Amino acid sequence: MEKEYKLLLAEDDENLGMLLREYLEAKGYETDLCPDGEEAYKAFTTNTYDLCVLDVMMPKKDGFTLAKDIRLINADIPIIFLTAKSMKEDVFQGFKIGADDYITKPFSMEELLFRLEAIIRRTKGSNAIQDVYQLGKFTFDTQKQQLIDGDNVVKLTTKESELLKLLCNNANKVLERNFALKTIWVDDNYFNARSMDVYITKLRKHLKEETSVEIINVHGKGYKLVM
Amino acid sequence: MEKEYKLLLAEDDENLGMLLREYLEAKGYETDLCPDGEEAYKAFTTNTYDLCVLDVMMPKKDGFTLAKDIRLINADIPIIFLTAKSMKEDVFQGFKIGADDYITKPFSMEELLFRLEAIIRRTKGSNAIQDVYQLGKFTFDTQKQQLIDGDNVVKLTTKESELLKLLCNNANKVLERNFALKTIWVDDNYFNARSMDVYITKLRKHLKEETSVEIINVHGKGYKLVM
DNA sequence: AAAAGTTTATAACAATTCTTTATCCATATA
DNA sequence: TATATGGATAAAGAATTGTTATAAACTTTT
Repeated sequence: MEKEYKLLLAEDDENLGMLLREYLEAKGYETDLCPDGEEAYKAFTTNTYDLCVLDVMMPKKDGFTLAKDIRLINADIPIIFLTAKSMKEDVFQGFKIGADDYITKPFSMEELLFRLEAIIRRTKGSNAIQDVYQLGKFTFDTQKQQLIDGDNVVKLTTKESELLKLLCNNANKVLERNFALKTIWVDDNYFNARSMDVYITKLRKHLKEETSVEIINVHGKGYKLVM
Repeated sequence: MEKEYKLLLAEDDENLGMLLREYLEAKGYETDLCPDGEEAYKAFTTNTYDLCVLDVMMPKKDGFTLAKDIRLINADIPIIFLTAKSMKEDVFQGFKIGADDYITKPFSMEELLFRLEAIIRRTKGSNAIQDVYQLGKFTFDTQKQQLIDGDNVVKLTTKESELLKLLCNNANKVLERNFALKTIWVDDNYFNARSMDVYITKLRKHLKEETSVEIINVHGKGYKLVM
C-alpha cells in the first residue's frame, strides 16, 4: 500500500490552479488549492502536507512571505516556487528561503510533475528508519545496541538503545515527551517521565565526548537530538 | 569540521567547463572536470563523488547514456543535467533516468550553485538546513540554541531561542507583537505579552556586548532587531 | 536455589525554565 | 502638563527538568 502524498498548491490564477490540481490529483497526489497566500497559510496550519507548490505573485500574501512563514513552522518541508518572472534576483531569493526548485512560467504540467517527483524521491528516503546511525564519531547500531567509536564499543541497555533510536529517528526535530513515553514505556505517567529523564542523563554521558551531537531539552515539549 | 563535497563535472565546452570548475571550487566544492562522457565514466569508476553535473551533448558518450551507466553503479547519487536544448522530450528523458534537476543553457553559475545546494541539503540529511545567523561577533545557532562568540558558548533556553530566531527572520523589520505571541506562545493574552517582555530583556542582556546589534521597541507595534 | 551482576524504577533534592507580580519608566495624545 | 497606555526590569513563584543514590526486578553464574 502506497501512502498518498498531500500537496499544498497556492495559485491565484483560477484556471491554472484548477488545471494543475486536476492533473496532480489524476497522478495520485491529493491536492489542496488555495487562491491566495493567506488562505494557503491557514490551510498549512490546519493540515499536514508533504510538499508545497507556491506561486510567487499572489494577492494578500506573496509566495516568498508565505514560504518564510511556512519555514517557521516546518523547516524541512519541500517547497517549489512557480513564477512568471525569470529575473535572476527573484530566483536567488527563492532559493535563499530554502526552495527545492524554482519553475518559471510557462511550464508544462509534466515538467512540474517530474521535478516534484525528483524531490519526493529524495525526501522519502531521508526520513526512513535506519538500523545504523552515525552520531559524530560514534556509530550507533540499533540492532546490536552498541555505540562504536573505533575500537571502543559501549554496550547500551535496551531502554537506552530504544530512546536513542527514537531520538535518531527524529534527529533535529523535537521528540515529544508523551510520544516517547507511550512508545517505550507504554504508559506516560509521572514516574515513567522521571525514568525517562534518568535515561536522557545516561545517554548524554555516553555522548559527551562528541561535542557535535547534543540532546537538548525543549521545555514542556520534549527532547531534541541536534547534530 | 566540514566535509568537502566532491563533484563530477562533465562538460565538453572547455571554456564553460573551466569557468564552472573554478567557480565551484571557489565555493568549496572539490570538482573533477571531464571533457567527454567516456572520461567522465572512467573518473566515476575510480573516484567517489557526492553529486554529478552532466552536459547532455558530449562527444563519445552523451550525458543521458553516461547517466544510465552511472545509475547502474550508484542508483542514488544526485544528477543534474546541463543542456542547450530546452525541448520537452529531452527534459523528460533526463528526469526519467532519475535526474534531480535539469538546467537549460544559458544559466547563471549562481543558479547552478543554488540548485546544487538545494539538492545537497536534501541528500545529506536535515542538518544542512540548520539556520545559523551572524549577529555581530555572535553566531546564533538556532538548532543548538546557542550564542557562540569564539570559545564562549552561551546556551539559550527554548523560548529565548525561538524569540531570537523570529527576530532574526525579521531583521531590520518590525516583528509584530501579536505575531510573535501567536507563533511562540500560541495565545496572545496579557500575561504572555508580559512574559515576552521578560524574554526581550533576557535577549538584550545576552547581546549587550555586541553594540552593533540591538533590539529596539516600536511603540504599540512590536520589536525590531537592527544590525 | 543462592549469589552476583545487570538493568530498570523510584525517591529525594538541586537546578533551570517559564510565568506572574510589582514597581518604575517612556511615549502618545489631549 | 496631565493622563492613559505601553514597555522595562527585577524578583518571587510555580512548574519542569537534571542528577545522584538507592531500591527493586530481572538474568546469569555458581
